[in-house]
Amino acid sequence: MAYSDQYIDKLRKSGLRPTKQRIKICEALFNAEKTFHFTIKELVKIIENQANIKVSLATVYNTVHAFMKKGYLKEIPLNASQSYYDTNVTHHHHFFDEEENKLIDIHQDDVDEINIKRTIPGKKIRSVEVIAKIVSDNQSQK
Amino acid sequence: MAYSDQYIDKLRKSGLRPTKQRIKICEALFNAEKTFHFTIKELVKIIENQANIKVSLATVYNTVHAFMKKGYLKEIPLNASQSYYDTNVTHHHHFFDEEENKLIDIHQDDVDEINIKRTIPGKKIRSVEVIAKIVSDNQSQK
DNA sequence: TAGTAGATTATATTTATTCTAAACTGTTGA
DNA sequence: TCAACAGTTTAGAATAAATATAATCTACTA
Repeated sequence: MAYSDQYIDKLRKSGLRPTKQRIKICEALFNAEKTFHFTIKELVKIIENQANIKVSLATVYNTVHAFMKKGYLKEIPLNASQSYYDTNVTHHHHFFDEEENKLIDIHQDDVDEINIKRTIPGKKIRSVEVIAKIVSDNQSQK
Repeated sequence: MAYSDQYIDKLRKSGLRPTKQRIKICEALFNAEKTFHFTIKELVKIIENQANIKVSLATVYNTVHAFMKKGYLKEIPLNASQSYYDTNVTHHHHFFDEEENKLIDIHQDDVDEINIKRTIPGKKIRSVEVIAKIVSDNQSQK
């Protein structure tokens, strides 16, 4: 199966027609060697560097949201001025370096299974995310 | 020690002069029977209901940020359009009901201790937060 | 291949948050 | 006590991410 077929498949499954622009977004997102974290602004830059067609912000937002809904992307819960997304949708967690505004993956195996004993009637847990905020160690010696 | 003395103390320790407006903010935040979650907008409404002086948005933002820095308030990591804060600064976690945009506390005892095996050189962990997103249970039967 | 439902785009709008600068006030020290 | 000043408050402006709009364009279907 060619790469672009995979992209078309992902788009169709997300309820989107495969268009030139959306294929370019897929190339930026899913053709990378590694999974990565990004903001919308950064994604637009990646697309500009890789492709020579222009993709409007609105299209990028729409496509990213459709992929999120389908589970091809994850949003990382952070109080930042912009939203951060992750192409790694497997179960894992994050460090957030508040000094450098940088996200670092924590592999699932590096955190013991999170077992929440409390339940809410009529509700089920859809996702569990751990955010560990980190700062320079020497700050503690002040 | 009178309530207002405690507020003056909190303000001073946060590096702020105790002013009429800031005392009103303290009354809204720390005089409540229970801890609670709030957005800035909601806090402004609470102040308006309790006091008959007007407090500008800028003052509320500044004061909340100073309390956060000092550790008298916590920000809850969520990708919402507005920031959510918590007057409960003890170690605990949250459910976030995505359908009703509502936060629910998870007591520390209801989650096994989170043990992160991975470390980052030169950095130390400042906080660990668990966000469990919940949705209606019957949705899963679609 | 024509018709149409959906897609794209530039631009406008919305909204939370931050900034600004002028007016005001708590504090300090003489 | 009170003048001086550093810190505070405020309305309104500025900023920026995200969403909405509406005209144009394009992928799909019959």
